[in-house]
Amino acid sequence: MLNEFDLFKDFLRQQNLRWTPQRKMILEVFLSFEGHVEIESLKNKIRLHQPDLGIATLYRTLKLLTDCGLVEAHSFQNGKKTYERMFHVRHHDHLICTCCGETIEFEHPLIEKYQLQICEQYGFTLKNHKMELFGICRNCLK
Amino acid sequence: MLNEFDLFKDFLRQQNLRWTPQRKMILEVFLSFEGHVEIESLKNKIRLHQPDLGIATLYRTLKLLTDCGLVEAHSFQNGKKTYERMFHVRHHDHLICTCCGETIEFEHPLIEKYQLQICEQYGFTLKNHKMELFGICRNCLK
DNA sequence: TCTATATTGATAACCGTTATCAATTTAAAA
DNA sequence: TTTTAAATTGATAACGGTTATCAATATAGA
Ligand SMILES: [Mn+2]
Ligand SMILES: [Mn+2]
Ligand SMILES: [Zn+2]
Ligand SMILES: [Zn+2]
Repeated sequence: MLNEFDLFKDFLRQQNLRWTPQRKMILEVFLSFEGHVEIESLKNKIRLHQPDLGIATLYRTLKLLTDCGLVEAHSFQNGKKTYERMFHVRHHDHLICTCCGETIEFEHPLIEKYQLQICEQYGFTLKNHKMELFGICRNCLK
Repeated sequence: MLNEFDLFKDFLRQQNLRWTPQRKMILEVFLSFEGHVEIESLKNKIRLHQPDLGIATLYRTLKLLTDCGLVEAHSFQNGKKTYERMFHVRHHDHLICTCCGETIEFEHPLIEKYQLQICEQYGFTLKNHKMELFGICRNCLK
């Protein structure tokens, strides 16, 4: 059964890149998170085990993981990127609370279908999409 | 018949802010563009008439226009914001060509409806949303 | 082991945007 | 009109997340 480590190793080999302790550690710690992770959180947790990991290596590795499709990078409102596991995770979109920052994931097959129809209508080849609904979550309304 | 100038003036008065030649010029030049405008484009065109306009004033005024609802700010892929006229313009979403940067505007009533349904389901109060479909446009396919 | 080359960490640079601040302008009151 | 308090302006420094640079080091195949 393939897992993220094997896929990442294969990707690196195909690109003539190398499997290193830093890359292994970063992937391990990344997978220990749920949902959307910020660089800052990754850095803090990784440095418990490997205090001298350079921030550039972290960014570079996240870039590689994104390139090989294991991770998706989001750029939400505040300028910071977040990273999300993509392997064996269904596509979904996001509700984002502008008050507390919480994100709720959802999917709606008909919306996806209509998106494709629209692209067809304009002769547009869809590669990916982003749908983000901003508002106030249930908790913040109380 | 109300226009953007009147609305902006009213907004400023309500907030105890002032109607200045710079703000008038910026709005005029902004309205002379179609579609999505970058700060850079605005700056260049404005400086033909008013070479000493400060970049900070431009950002500040766009912020005010956004706050009063006449303008919408987008943050697409490349880190730069673009600004779009909102007054007497129907809500719409965007197809964005990752090759040439062209944007195509579309609307789909059913998608809008399903978005509201989803929010209802999660007890989420929708304030606004962003739907961007990334891909290759008709021209870039040739 | 040897060797070419990929990787690393430190840190400078980048770049769009925002904050700071003294000089100036606005608009309402006197 | 003059006065006055407060908003505005332009120059420029600062910000902050991210990326580029580079010399030292690690990797992996020959
Ligand atoms: Mn979707
Ligand atoms: Mn829409
Ligand atoms: Zn919330
Ligand atoms: Zn195109």
